[in-house]
Amino acid sequence: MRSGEVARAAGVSTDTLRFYERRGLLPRPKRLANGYRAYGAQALDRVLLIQRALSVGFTLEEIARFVKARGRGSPPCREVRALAARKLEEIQSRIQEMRAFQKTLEETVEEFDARLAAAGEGEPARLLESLRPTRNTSGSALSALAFNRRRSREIS
Amino acid sequence: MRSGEVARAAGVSTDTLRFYERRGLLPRPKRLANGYRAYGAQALDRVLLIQRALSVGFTLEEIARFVKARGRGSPPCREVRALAARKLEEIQSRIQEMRAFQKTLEETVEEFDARLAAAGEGEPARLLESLRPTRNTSGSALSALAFNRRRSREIS
DNA sequence: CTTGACCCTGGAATCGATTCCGGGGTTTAG
DNA sequence: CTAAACCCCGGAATCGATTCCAGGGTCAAG
Repeated sequence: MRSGEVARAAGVSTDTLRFYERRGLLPRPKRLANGYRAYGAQALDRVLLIQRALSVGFTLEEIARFVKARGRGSPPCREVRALAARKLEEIQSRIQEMRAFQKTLEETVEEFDARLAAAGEGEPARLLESLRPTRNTSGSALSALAFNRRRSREIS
Repeated sequence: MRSGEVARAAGVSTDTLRFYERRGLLPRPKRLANGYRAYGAQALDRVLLIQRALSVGFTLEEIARFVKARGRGSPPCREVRALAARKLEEIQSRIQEMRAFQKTLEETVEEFDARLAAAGEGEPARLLESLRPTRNTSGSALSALAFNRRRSREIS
């Protein structure tokens, strides 16, 4: 796969792929005769892993350490194992916090709706219907996770 | 409450409180005779809300719009309501992705442990025990969520 | 009185993640 | 052939969130 293919499939830019390679997050791929990168199928898996890790709060530095340890086959050092364990706890904790916030936000949306219904007397059904956002469902499976990161110019 | 108290309770720095005020995320508090900020109890709630929203992917700009609409009492504009609804969907989606990643990470940790056990033949129990991270449990309820943001110098 | 903790200000700097820049080569479809 | 899409490079710039800076005032304890 060429870089554009991997980038599109993963929902990132080719710039980002190059950046990750420089940062040691992606192994150097083979090259075609014209100098283009020729990624194997596992590269997409790797990028998706990176994106997921980012979305749960790993920094790129942490991810780099992690994937290096994972790919090595030999025992990881203590710090990397401890890092993984710590992140697991943090993820769990974070899911719980997110659930709590979700509830708060739901309540607020309900209140908003009540206000909008009161303001648009006689048109509650249509008003609420018109407020249903149209989700942009194009892009990769991770597009839902990109909402607080800058949109890649290449996929927008 | 003075700014230090709110900051400590919320797990942020006083710089961050001032920053939020400048950004319109926090209302201007009253001042004491010496010029110190005198926050009401609701300020802490507000800061915690901001932190939670950040942790689920809102930008400060989005949060600012949101809290303004929420605090107004009048009907929110369509965009803000739509923003809230969109974020709800994204949170749900994100929780699911996080669960999936959690599983991946758990499997990796197990693999790491197997490697470590094989490497430290005859000492598996003690080795794994020594790898149990000591969690830093000081700080606010949101400290678990701050792992990918810079530590406040004031609370570390 | 002294010192350290606390507080203030507005602008600048830092950091992490990503994108842009400037320049150039390759491929593909019409 | 042409033009657009695709690809390359390394360094610089952007953006969002936070922190630092430089300078100064206030408070409390020893």
